[in-house]
Amino acid sequence: MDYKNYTVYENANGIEIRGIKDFDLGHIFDCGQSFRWLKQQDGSYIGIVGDKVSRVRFEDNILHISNSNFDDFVNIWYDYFDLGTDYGEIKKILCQKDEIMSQAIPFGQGIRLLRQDIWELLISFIISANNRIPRIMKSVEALSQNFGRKISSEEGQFYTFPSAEALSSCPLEQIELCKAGFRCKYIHKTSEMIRKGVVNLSTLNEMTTDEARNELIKLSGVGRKVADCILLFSGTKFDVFPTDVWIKRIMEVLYFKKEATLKEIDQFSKDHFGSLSGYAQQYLFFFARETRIS
DNA sequence: CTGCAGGCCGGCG
DNA sequence: CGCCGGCCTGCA
Repeated sequence: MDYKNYTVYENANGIEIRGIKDFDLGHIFDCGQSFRWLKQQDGSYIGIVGDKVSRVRFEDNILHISNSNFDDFVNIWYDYFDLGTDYGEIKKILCQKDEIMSQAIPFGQGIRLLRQDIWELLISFIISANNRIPRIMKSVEALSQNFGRKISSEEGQFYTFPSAEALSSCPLEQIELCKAGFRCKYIHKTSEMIRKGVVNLSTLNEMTTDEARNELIKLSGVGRKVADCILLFSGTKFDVFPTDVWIKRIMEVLYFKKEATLKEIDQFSKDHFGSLSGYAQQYLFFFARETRIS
């Protein structure tokens, strides 16, 4: 069956999608935008999106997704993997910007910005502050196990990401089971603010980027960097440039050739990358990680 | 044992 | 305002 530019075949296991370009699971899942996909020994990844547990594999330019049918492709995966965006075109434009980008992009040629659930991202990136990725993953998993819904699948037991109601209606001591340390009080408070409607996550896409960022920063544990990650990795805004310690170092080494402030980097990305800032950030991040620039 | 990690918060000048 | 110290936890 065809959908947009893709051909989808259903089989006993799930679906096969043909016609996919600019796609690499390692680049997609190992650039810090998602914390719930686990790499398997055979190179596939298993993860949970909403309440669907699937295994994905990309081989010979065919994307295999288990536990899914054609409707799931249309309703979930097409958007989730941002398959409506022409990354070839984006890379072309970014390469024309400067030599650094044309050098960096080949390293992460298969990067895609996932369109993930914004509520799950909000809590996940609150946990990411001053933390390490393995611990972030453990905390997100613990929250799900303690407060999410159990899903039984061919791949084993998984847990959905808990709702704002679930995370705000229990005592703080319960949240502390997820071992997120001082961030637990932010999780608890932010969950309560979302439940009460102090900030409405579903209307951020109707605002300008600055307005949306300022809304998110009202939440406890959300600063500039976390807000930009949430906007970018939910597919809400692409003209953001989340600047963590890595990106700061990369920008100083590659572009500024000296120390730079967050403000200078922000202004530079706006002027230089404009509406494609978010994509540029991902390629630069991956490039730095692969080449160990520091 | 000390240092530190994909920042944020709060207090101070 | 901008700057800076402290921070849960776990691993090097």
